[in-house]
Amino acid sequence: MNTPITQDKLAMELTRRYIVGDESVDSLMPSARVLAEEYGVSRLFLREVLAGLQRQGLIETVPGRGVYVRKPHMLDAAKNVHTTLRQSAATGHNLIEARANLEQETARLAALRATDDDIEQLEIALLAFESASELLARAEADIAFHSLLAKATQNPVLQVMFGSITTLTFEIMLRSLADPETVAKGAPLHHTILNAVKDKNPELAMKAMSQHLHLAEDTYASDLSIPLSEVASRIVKEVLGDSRTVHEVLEQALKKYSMDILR
Amino acid sequence: MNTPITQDKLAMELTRRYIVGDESVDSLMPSARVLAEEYGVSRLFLREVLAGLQRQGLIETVPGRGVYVRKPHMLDAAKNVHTTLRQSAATGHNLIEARANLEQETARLAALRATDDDIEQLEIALLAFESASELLARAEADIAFHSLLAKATQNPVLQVMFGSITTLTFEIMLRSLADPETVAKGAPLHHTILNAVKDKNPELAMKAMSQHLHLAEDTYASDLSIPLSEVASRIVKEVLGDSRTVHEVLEQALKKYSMDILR
DNA sequence: TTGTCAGACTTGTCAGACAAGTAAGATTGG
DNA sequence: CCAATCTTACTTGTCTGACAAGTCTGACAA
Repeated sequence: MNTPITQDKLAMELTRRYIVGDESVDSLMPSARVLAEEYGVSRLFLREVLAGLQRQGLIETVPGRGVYVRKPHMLDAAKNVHTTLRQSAATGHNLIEARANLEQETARLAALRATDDDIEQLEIALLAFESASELLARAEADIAFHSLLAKATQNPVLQVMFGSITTLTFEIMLRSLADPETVAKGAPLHHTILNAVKDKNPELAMKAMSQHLHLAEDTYASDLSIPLSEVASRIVKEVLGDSRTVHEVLEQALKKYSMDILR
Repeated sequence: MNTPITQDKLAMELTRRYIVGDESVDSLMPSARVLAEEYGVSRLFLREVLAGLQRQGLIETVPGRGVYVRKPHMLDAAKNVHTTLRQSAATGHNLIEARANLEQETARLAALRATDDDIEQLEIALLAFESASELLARAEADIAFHSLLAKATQNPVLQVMFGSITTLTFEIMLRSLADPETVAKGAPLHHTILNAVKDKNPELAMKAMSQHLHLAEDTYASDLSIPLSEVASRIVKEVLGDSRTVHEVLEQALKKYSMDILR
């Protein structure tokens, strides 16, 4: 009846004790040595538990400083979905089909519920989208606009669901925004969507979003039937180089448009 | 210009080398010692890299045997979404709103594209749902039915998106299926959906799914506005006890209905 | 008052060792 | 010759003690 404690058990214990509370940005107690001693496990064992929590996005360990509790982030689920779908034979067409459904509803609900703050942030993103000269900046503003729309639904579940396919969507955007014609056609629809949200016109917002997404589908029908992984990896390498990952770039971009926290 | 290799870098390297290929169920080379030596890193370092890949669902390490490459699974993203949304203030209403949108489209596409195999598996799940005497078995059959519908869309992206909220959905199901009246009302709609899929009638499938989901919304309006985490943890503890996690139960259940692999 | 620096923290990593589990070949009994 | 058992060489999982690298604090000196 001694204590062969599991990693999962300890993870839940730590979560319940330090994370479920609402004091979000403060340091855990001196993790390694102290916590390990307290629970009677080795530092390595506890380290692996913390690594698990970190991969779930619940904490963040900073070398030399300590372990910080993190607020949940839109993109926390994206990494897993990204690798899972890259493994499968998913195509661009599959992605757009899923987005079309999700984002039409998102636009509709955003038109019903967007706050003044939401609208203000949407305007900033749209302005940045139009004044961007570089492809990367344009894509960042585009993904921010769509993410802000998801945020404006006031529904965390929708926001996380959109977040889970955000990195994939971003890769596709890098592909389609490289074409000036698509940009020219798509820009007015962004305005239509934003105006519909301002006017609280859900039907119009939904319709405009539908057109916006099907635009990409029409223009790039050829590329859309080959696996996502191929087209994406090519584009990403071209635009971002080897230094930064898509995830890192996106996290930074969303932070720039004040989307660093969920809800 | 020596090699201060990052964990992420090594993870990508290993992924490219051993996982992207299509020989899915075979053992990695003797991980720890050999791989570590090959890349000139310590065993611990490589161990943490492998732990990351395991959390992403790409590999599975078995004590005493070795490291196996795994096929991507519907539920791989669910764990992260689950913890993320439990941290947020998401309510049952939020979840049903998201599901309503996603699953109506799912039903529609399933009616258009379901294969004979898909239909056969749906029938098995529905039969099990009706003949189940235990709450847990009924919920397992229910979640299998909905997951099979997602599979029948032939769209991996939709399937993964549904998978990401599957554990949450399952928890809600445990709540609503405990009420005999809801079960009685909901059962005929399952039949309507399946028949619509068989008849390739997308409109009817969509409509029936809409009714099915709004049924729960109407009956349990009170519970739906408190955070998911509260109602869920209570129910889960009651039905499952402390031994098994929701994730484990679900993984086993989906395997039972031959949904162990993506696509 | 201000700048510098030494010490006491933190996490990250390493090497070597051992336990527990598995698989397959060698050995022994029939 | 066949079959059951056992030894042995693997595997992953964990522990211990140690050191490097980063960060903060506070004392000390100009």
